[in-house]
Amino acid sequence: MVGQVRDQVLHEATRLLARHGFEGTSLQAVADAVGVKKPSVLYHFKSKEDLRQAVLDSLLSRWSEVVPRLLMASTRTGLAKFEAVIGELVGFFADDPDRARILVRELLDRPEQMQEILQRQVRPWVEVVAEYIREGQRTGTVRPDVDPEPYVLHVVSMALFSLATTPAASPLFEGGGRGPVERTVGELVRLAKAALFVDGYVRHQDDKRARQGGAGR
Amino acid sequence: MVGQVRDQVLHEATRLLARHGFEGTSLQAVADAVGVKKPSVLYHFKSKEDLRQAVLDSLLSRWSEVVPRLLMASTRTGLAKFEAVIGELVGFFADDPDRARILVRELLDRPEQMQEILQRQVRPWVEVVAEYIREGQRTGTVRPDVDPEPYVLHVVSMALFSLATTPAASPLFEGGGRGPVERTVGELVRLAKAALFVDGYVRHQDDKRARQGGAGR
DNA sequence: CCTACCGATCGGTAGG
DNA sequence: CCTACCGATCGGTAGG
Repeated sequence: MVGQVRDQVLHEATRLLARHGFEGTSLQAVADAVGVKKPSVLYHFKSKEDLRQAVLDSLLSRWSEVVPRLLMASTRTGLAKFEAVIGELVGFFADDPDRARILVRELLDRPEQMQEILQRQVRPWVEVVAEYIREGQRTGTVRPDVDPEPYVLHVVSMALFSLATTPAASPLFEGGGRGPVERTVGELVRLAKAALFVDGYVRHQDDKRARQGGAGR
Repeated sequence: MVGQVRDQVLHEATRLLARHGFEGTSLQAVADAVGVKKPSVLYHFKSKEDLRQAVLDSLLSRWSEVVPRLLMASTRTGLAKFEAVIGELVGFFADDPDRARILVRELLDRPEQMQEILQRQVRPWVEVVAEYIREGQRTGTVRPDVDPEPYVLHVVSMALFSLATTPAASPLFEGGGRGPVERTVGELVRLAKAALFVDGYVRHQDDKRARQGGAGR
């Protein structure tokens, strides 16, 4: 199959870069993980920097697959839209925490280059979600003092950071019945929701759902 | 002066480790930054790992100086206590964002070792703040559905991450009158406050302050 | 705190 | 995709 080794290199490089960072990952280590020799890695990616960029591009293109589902959430309103958006966000990093780890590392290692990349790849949908929030402020369901763009970035930060540092942050508290990750994500969603909607709105919606037979999850 | 070079090494190492990470920082680079030769660095710190640990210990001991001020906030109540605690937290990382960068990097590079360190150095005051929150839940000023430990960790995450990635995350939105950092911190405080206190409590307190002549900052 | 030096490993290339 | 090889740099040591 064409590109099979290339895909394996990309996969193992993602894993190693997430765990040990760019400077902490040698091309030899990537080659060993795949089961080829080092020059074969450099046949598929002309330099180590090239491989780094390919890993990042692959990650961002996966995120691009999620975005349309965020935009489709336009048909929903209020709380349902919120839950759709935050579900996609948390799910993306929960599906593979290495995504969160690589993004955090790149943000620290190359802040200037990441500025451009975020501006192109992230800002558009931040603006879309910020516009949802402003719409909610006009209709009165969202708190008027929410500052939409920083709000969105803080919610993303919590998801990104919580999942990137799993399980390092876990032993800072002992779980009840649920595991630490579930408890962390649960509180993240509660926190984001309580800070966004006006008093009584969420409770009102919950009551409505209960009357309708508890369709919400 | 005794230990002057040692202190310079510690200072430059902190700067370089924050910017480039452990694997991305050579002992030669540290020596050059201080203006000594490489073996002199290894005279003060017997290995590169030793230097890393000294940098981390120095950072944590600075945090230990802040903690008593958090505990002293016990005398205050409700909103004033919240503002004292979050002010110390944000101030610590805002004073030197390299602190945030090093903590994030160490969390990614050595999750297991950091677990033990956090358990010893961070968990105690997380528990204290969590107890403040439970107290507020008993007296009815804090929302009953707040999960105290994950709440505290998420607020810490936002402060840590926002300041670690300054200014990389800035161009994701254009500021109003204020700069992006002020806007980010302002929304962080608003978000944390709105997600913590029960409906009406904050507004009630603000009204009281206004009547008393606007003493709040 | 310095000079001189060590073996190991780094990213990358030539050539097949 | 491999063998063989390159100069540069790595963390660390001996000895003063």
